[in-house]
Amino acid sequence: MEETTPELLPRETVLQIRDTCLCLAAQRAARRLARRFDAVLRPFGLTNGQFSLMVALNQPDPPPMGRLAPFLAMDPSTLTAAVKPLARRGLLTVEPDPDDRRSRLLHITPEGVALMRQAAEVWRSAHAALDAQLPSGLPETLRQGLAAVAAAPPPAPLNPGKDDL
Amino acid sequence: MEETTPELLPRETVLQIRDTCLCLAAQRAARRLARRFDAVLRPFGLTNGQFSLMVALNQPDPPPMGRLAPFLAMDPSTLTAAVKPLARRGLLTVEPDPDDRRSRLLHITPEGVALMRQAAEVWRSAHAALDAQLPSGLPETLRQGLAAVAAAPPPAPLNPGKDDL
DNA sequence: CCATGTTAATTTGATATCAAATGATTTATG
DNA sequence: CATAAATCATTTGATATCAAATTAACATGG
Repeated sequence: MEETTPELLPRETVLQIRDTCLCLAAQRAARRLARRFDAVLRPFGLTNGQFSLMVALNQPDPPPMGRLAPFLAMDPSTLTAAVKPLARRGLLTVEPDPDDRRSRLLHITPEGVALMRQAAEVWRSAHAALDAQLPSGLPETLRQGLAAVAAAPPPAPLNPGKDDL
Repeated sequence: MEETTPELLPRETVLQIRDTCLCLAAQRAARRLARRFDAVLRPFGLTNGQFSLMVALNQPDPPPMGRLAPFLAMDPSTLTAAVKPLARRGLLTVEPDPDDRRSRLLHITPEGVALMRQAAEVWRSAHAALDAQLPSGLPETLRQGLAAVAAAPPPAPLNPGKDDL
């Protein structure tokens, strides 16, 4: 009797997705890097994402959430949530923009700066170690490529189209 | 009176992190790509991560969770959680490995295969659109680079070292 | 055979993530 | 000016993510 193999996707399809999907490749790399930097930042009680957010607050003028979300390529609601543990710890404060009370400005606190001074040191050495671990030239290439991907506009969302009708 | 600028990290440090951190670049690109593929897969009720997981189940022998977690570069506990909504929908089943009842094999169901047939089609066109949007050669370069990053072993975790003592 | 150690997966608790709906303001229009 | 439309943020509900602690099962030494 022939054992009928259970029906699956064509093998070539599976291999194509597995080997070429940029989304999958990006998620994997992002998870690995996240764990790596989470580990070195753990002594400061920061995750890699919190670190990136805090870095972005080091500007003369406190940035509004509406600018940070696009910069981090995250949904506004994600930023709202991300800010809470940091505000709770007193590393930043959220203040309405006097010139537009819808907008909220994120101020880094002195405690936040103090913590970031140390965290930035650790970041530096951790990133140097990562660079040293990768084939020469790859870091720059990757940065460029990832930036291009992050900048690529989403495909026209096939939506009702405010233009039609 | 001199307005003393609030103390911040050195500007060059901020710019260095912002412009060179591979972790930040990866998180941003990963989020953008995730949203993009989440959008096209939404009609099937699948996220990009669920899609990748389901693709990996298209093997003659159902893979154990212990092999999938490393493949997806995710924590075992994350995989445990990720499997639940898919199992609830009947797209896969979780069965103990008869040869080692600690291990669990993930079987794709006929319903899962049927859904994936359609989803794979959509993936194909979505990915083609992405490729077309990027500078020629970049997709291949990125795949390679991301794979290298995902493969890079984590730095020796400076742990108690089971060897010492 | 049993005690010990090891490995696979899960649970728990916290943060991260997004879409959709809602609230709060501001801007534009009549 | 007053209503409508657009903008910024938040809430809600669901999945995603990991570390640490736990449970279940296998493996090994005695």
